[in-house]
Amino acid sequence: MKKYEKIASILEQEIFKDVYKENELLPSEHQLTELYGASRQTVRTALKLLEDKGLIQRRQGFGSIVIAHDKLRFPISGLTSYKELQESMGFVSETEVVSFETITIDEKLEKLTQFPLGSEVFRILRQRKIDGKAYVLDLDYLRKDRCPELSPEIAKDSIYQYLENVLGLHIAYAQKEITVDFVHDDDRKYLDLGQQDRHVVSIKSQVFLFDNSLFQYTESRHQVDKFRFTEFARRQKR
Amino acid sequence: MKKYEKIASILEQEIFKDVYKENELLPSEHQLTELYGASRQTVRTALKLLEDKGLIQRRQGFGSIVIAHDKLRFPISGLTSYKELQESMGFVSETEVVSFETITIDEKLEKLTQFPLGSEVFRILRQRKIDGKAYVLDLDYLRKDRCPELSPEIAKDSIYQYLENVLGLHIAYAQKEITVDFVHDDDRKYLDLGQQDRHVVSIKSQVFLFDNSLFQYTESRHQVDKFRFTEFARRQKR
DNA sequence: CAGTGGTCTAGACCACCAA
DNA sequence: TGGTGGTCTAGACCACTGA
Repeated sequence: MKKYEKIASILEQEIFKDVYKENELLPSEHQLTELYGASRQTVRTALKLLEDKGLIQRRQGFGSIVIAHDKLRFPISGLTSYKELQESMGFVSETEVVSFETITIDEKLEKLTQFPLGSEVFRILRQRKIDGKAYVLDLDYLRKDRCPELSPEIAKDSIYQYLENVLGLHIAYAQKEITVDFVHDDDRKYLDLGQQDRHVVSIKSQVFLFDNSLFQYTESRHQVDKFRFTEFARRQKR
Repeated sequence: MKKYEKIASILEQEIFKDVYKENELLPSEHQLTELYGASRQTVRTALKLLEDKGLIQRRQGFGSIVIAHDKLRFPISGLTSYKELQESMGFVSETEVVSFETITIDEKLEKLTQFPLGSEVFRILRQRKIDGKAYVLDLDYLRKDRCPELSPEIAKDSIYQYLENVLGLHIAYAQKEITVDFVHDDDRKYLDLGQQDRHVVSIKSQVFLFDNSLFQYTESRHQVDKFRFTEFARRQKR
């Protein structure tokens, strides 16, 4: 673990343990350099991490204040997989793999997914259940050449975990879009919708690897009344 | 303008002018230090800015690649006001101030907004219209002591612009939540909803200043089929 | 292997805040 | 005015990539 990560993680733990309380100041950068035997820059890199996470607010001429941290904040800024999410919230969730197949990208799918025409991808449809009720329906397209050994068993567990821990595939970034769409046949079939429901929340994502290549296209469809998205946003400098 | 901001903004312009094209490499950090007569750290700070904006992807041992940039990407990661948004998209929008009043926080509002009991706030209800149709309904609560001169005229234009440019009030961060809610009476009254619409998208935000104080609570209600939220997300390091 | 970005140091000066 | 965070420099070594 890098030095600045170590410092950041110690400070983070101490914030959550209320060693440093909400609206109070962290030790100054100068003090932190002495506390951890690091240069100022290293300390600042650590503080930047905490700032990006929304844990502290730095203020010139004053210090770094601990921000109010909702301990049950839904942590979906950044990229996080469904399984990680549920576990961090303390829910036990199940995943049912409805279908798992290899397909070739045709013109229609090229438009939708942006994968190159003729390339082979996995097409995976999964139900996400909590207490036996299906609240989320995931449709994934994944480049087969990057993970040829992917199987329904892995898809039932966590695909991301497999990609990262087993294949060492590192995901870099994603572009996501959230809209509200009309209910489709598959939604009716695989989601436990109310009869009157006409809409679902749709989250479409394109996921890229570090080499800038498109790796995954996903559409995740959520029952409207179970959907919640929270974000910590900083004012953009323009 | 700081040196690293200057470097970042030059590079950004060049990316948009296709001097550096998508999927191509930027000059190396070493080359950039010579190009701009800056230290490596300064160059790196500039590149970090571009990375945070989702314009480039840096890769150890390789270089910084320009990411595909959708020129019409809806830029709502970070904090941006409605007016800024519409203008950046090239739409002409109007705002109607439905009501503008000063109220005192009672127990019910304390729970909702988190403003202290007994404090005075402005309560502003506004319709956002495009082509004469109301698609968005905004309800704002703002601490009166920080902007006592706020008026309906200012609210009709842009509150954020006034706060930043006139009062020099700097907004630091916000916590936002997006959900789908049932339509209320006010939605029916002030939004041009279809008869069958049962839901609206609700975006609730708490907005904080640099001194960590809560300044604004807003609920923004959107017609479901006009709502779209996009986000550029990086994989979180955990 | 040479070249890239990633981490880290030590030190300087500046801008800002509170007392 | 002293202490804080913000910017910037010059230099070092490490980790990784592609040829």
